[in-house]
Amino acid sequence: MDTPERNQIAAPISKFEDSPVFNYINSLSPIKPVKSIRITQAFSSLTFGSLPSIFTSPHVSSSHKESRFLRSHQDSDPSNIGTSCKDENKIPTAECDVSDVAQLAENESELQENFDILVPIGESSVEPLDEHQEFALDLPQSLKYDCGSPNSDPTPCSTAADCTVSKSDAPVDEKNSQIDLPDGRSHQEGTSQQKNDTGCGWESLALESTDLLIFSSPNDAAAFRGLIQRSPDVEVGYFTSMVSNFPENEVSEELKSHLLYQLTFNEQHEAEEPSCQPVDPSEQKDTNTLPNGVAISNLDNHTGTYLSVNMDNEVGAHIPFANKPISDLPRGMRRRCLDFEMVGTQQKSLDGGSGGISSPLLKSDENDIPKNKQLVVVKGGGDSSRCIVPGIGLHLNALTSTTKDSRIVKHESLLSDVQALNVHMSTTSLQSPLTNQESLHKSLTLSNAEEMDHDNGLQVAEEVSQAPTDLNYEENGQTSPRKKRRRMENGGESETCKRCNCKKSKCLKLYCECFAAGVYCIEPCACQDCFNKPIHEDTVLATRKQIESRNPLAFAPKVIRSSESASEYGEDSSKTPASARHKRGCNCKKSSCLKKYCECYQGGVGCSINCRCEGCKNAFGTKDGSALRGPDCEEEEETEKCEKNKAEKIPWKMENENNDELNLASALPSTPSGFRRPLVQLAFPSKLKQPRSSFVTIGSSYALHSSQKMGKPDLLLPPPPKFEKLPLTNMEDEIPEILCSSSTPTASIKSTSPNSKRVSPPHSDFGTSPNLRSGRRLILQSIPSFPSLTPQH
DNA sequence: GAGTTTGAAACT
DNA sequence: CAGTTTCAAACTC
Repeated sequence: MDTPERNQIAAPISKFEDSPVFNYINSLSPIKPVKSIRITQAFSSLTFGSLPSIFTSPHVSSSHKESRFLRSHQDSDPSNIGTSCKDENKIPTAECDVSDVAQLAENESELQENFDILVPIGESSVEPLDEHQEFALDLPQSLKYDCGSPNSDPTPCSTAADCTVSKSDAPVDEKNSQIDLPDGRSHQEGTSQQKNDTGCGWESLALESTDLLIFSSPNDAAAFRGLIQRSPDVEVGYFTSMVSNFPENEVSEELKSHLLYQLTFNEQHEAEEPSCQPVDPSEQKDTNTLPNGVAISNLDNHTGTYLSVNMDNEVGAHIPFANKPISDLPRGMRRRCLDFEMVGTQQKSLDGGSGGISSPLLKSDENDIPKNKQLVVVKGGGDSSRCIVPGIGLHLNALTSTTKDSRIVKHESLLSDVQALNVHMSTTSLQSPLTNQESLHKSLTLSNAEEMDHDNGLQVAEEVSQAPTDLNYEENGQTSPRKKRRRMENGGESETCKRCNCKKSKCLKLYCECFAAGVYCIEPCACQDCFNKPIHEDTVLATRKQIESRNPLAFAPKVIRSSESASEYGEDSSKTPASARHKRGCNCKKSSCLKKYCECYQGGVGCSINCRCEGCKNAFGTKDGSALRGPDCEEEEETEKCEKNKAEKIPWKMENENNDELNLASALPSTPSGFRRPLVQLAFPSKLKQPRSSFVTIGSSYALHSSQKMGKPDLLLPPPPKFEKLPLTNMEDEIPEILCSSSTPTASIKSTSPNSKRVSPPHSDFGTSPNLRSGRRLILQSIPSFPSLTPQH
């Protein structure tokens, strides 16, 4: 990676102006080349960011790769930075800031390398592209540095004047940056002069950048780091794909750097989001007013917003690729990831303030389908995080089922999300939604099929998270877990966003709904001594592994829906409304399967032969198979009860139907666009040992969550991210054989399916990345329904 | 909101 | 594998 990039960068830089890419950019943004660059960033970031964040994997190895990747980019960056700053008198503030940040981030070794390149380049006007690259490369590092910097205070500089003021303060930061960057110092010096000339000094920029970069809390920084590390594989994939699309290597580098930058930026943004949301709108408006598209004001509050603003302005003005939407999407992805990581810390802090902006997307998942999709709604807080977490847990499911169609859907949803983001994030953005969509489509088209998948997955997650939008989030977050649940249920929101109240299990046992759903606990949870948080990822994964070792299906969806399932169940299947059945069946003795104590009833499915219940009166179908009563209470005795329950049944049952397939998935925000995956039911032949259920449902809710859910992680998570490592390892270690070998679904299911399901999420995540693909294959074999990472759905 | 009931999960 | 205990959700008051 490094070598090729370097080579590319060095040569291209000199040729930059001549390069077709450059020309193209210029054509796009006649006003300012810099803007065009940003646009490219947004685009790249969009494709790139979404997936990584969601699927960020815990794999350490991946982190290394990422770091390398970043470094390589950085190498190119330094030179670019220096030049860019100089060149960019036009866009002094914003870009300079970025460049400053980048400089800070630059590694010494890298810097040296870059310098070599820089010397020649320095004079030349590094055009926006270079700058972007620099930003992308440097930002990550700079962010890290900033975390520790005393000047972390993100004082917003709405205007150039502000920036200048900050400059006075900046000196410290600059020093730091200079120190950090051995080679970069030279750049800074050169640039500093220019800064003065331009009116936006390096210092000011550096300060701003530092502000942006600075994490509100150490935790955030850590989370951010984690994100960066996690996503490397995916990023690489995106980059490669992106590069392939572009004619010249130079462009690819730029894109990569941009992507990286955006990723980092997003992370920051997520961390900082809470405060940002309120401010963003006004700021964005302000930025919009600025001809240059300087989003400086936003920078103070949140770098993420800042970038987005710029993007909006720029993109809206000229670039065909809707950058904003793109940029937003990545953010959503990142947010999810961040949520995973930061759920505990950030959300809390956020909740206190604005209501947890940090992980809006994730929250959205929790919420029903976000009608508005507003990022702001994100609320972040607990909900979002939760949503994210589920996403992670669900990742496998969500990923597995992805198909081209799903991709399309995702794209659409993404577009919608993007639009929503645009609306919310930049209320003032000049861009029209259509343009954004177009840009998104273009970006998608550009990306490789795999990339597309990844993007879609990310996008999907984003959508989910975003969907939740209601401003109510804050309220919900504040409310007690029970109230939230009830609201969710009543409101029809997905039950998937579960909030536990564990006191003794540390949320590391299946008692914990969150843990069982493969989601990290979030603020809304009232759990005590909770270890089901990104901070304890290792513990969570280890515990999961243990549980899966005992019961591979432990994390598998409890309710399987599918025509197949019905066939397997035979009579039972006919009974259940949706031909869905509880995987293991219930063991009710006193509730007559008429209350939510009964998992079958709770899942909105009839009891099956697998059930050991006594006196089954399940309204959805008794295990006798005698009659499907359905939710309607047919039985005489229970008629009254039924009536009482009806109200409940219908509502929650409906939820189940929507969510049931993916119980967890339901947690994922039901996306208007249809994010919800169809239940992936694995119809396994009789072979399955599973005593009770022949099928394994892949993941119902998980899948949805994953995409989102998570995204988890994710979606992602980020679960996605967490799960990724374990799942992969688990899959490979534990399940792989089963999946691969098991020609028969049942066998796979029994031994692996549950695990695979669980595991799969992470795998799926990986699947997005080339590295992960291997895991995906295994999963697919074992579990047909599993969506690939791409799934986006 | 506190207490009870219930059944899954975990343990032996 | 069966029995018991633990646990947290669901439910009731």
